[in-house]
Amino acid sequence: MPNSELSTEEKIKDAAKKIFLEKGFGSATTRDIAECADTNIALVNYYFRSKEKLFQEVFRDSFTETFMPVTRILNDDLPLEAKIYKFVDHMTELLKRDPLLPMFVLSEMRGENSKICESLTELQQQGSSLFQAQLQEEAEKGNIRSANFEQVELSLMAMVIFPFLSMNMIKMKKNLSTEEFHQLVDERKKNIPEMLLTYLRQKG
Amino acid sequence: MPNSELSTEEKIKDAAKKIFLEKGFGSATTRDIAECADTNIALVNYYFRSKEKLFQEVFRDSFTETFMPVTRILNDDLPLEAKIYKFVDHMTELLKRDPLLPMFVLSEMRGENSKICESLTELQQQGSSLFQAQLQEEAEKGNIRSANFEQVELSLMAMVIFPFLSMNMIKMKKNLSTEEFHQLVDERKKNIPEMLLTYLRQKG
DNA sequence: GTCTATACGGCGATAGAC
DNA sequence: GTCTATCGCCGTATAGAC
Repeated sequence: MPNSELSTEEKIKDAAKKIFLEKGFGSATTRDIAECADTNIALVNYYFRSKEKLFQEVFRDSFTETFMPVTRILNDDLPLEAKIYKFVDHMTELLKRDPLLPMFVLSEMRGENSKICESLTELQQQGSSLFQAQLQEEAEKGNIRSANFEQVELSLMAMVIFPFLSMNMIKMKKNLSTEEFHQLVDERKKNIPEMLLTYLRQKG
Repeated sequence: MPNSELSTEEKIKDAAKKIFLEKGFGSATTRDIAECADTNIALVNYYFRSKEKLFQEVFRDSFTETFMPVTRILNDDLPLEAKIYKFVDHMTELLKRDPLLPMFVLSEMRGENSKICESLTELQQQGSSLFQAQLQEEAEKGNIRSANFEQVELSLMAMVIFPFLSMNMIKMKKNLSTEEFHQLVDERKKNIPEMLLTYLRQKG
């Protein structure tokens, strides 16, 4: 790939990602994708054997893009407070760039979908986060309260990711532009760690 | 409707709800729905004029089912602590019965969907929650810290609803049965209010 | 109200020329 | 590799008998 132009294959995959993320597998059509990639349907099936296969590739990429940073940062070697701030900040920035990623991944996992489950058996376990172990350690040192840290981690994820899952709902209800929505999630970069740390430092 | 049997119309609507919630609008077919309702396609189009119209009805119902309890409880006349506990408890029980509701509503709102936005202009504003006003009041009395209560309410929603949005992800990752998943969210009925109240009562 | 049969279009996928 | 043309199927929707 010596020159800066995207190959046809890459253009198709980019287009597929865009369309699948917007509409989901069921509502997306190969015609949409071909048009969006400035080619035709035949080429979509030439490079990827079927809509299904193309979807698999896009989903795998999206899945790792969504969850790799999560586990990476939470497994960093950082003091607790710095880690939480860094996680919320990085995750928020990632989702500002690609706000449809979590909804895509989660919505395609409804209903014990066989398409998806195969793709994940390999990737799923790697996220057995070191984060909970770190919390446990801090609790034993008496720095934070002892608590159900599985729940704490889940709440952290929830508070960061949920606003993007309900982005359109929020924008509609509060009549926000994209920029105003970004301000809202930016505020949470301070807010979420503050709540979490206040809770953890309060002696139970 | 003197006898206990469901009318054909009701059977179709129930089936439609089941199918739409599992697969979303795009992947659901009227054939699925007809078969699931033990009738045929013609009757689906006899009672509801089209797949689209049927979807609208199901979506409207699901939307109100999801968000009416939210605003109802948060606008109850209850002291703060009791209200938060009640909200988390009731909402969790509702979602245990109908875990696909939030994903359905939110996923059908991707991409500035015109289908949906019309249905919502009427319903959206009624949720201008009294809850934030109550928090503000308590803050002025010095009972809780002053904070961005919009963010607090969003975090509350996130912590309650997110586990159901990512239910299959969680069940797969931690290898949980439905019962074990219910235990997990039941634990949160104590956990979430505890975190929220600890944060609010800590003087900033 | 309910069913069978069918019209019609859009979908995914492929054959075959270039 | 790329395009045009087309196949066969399945989707929604309707007509018409009962």
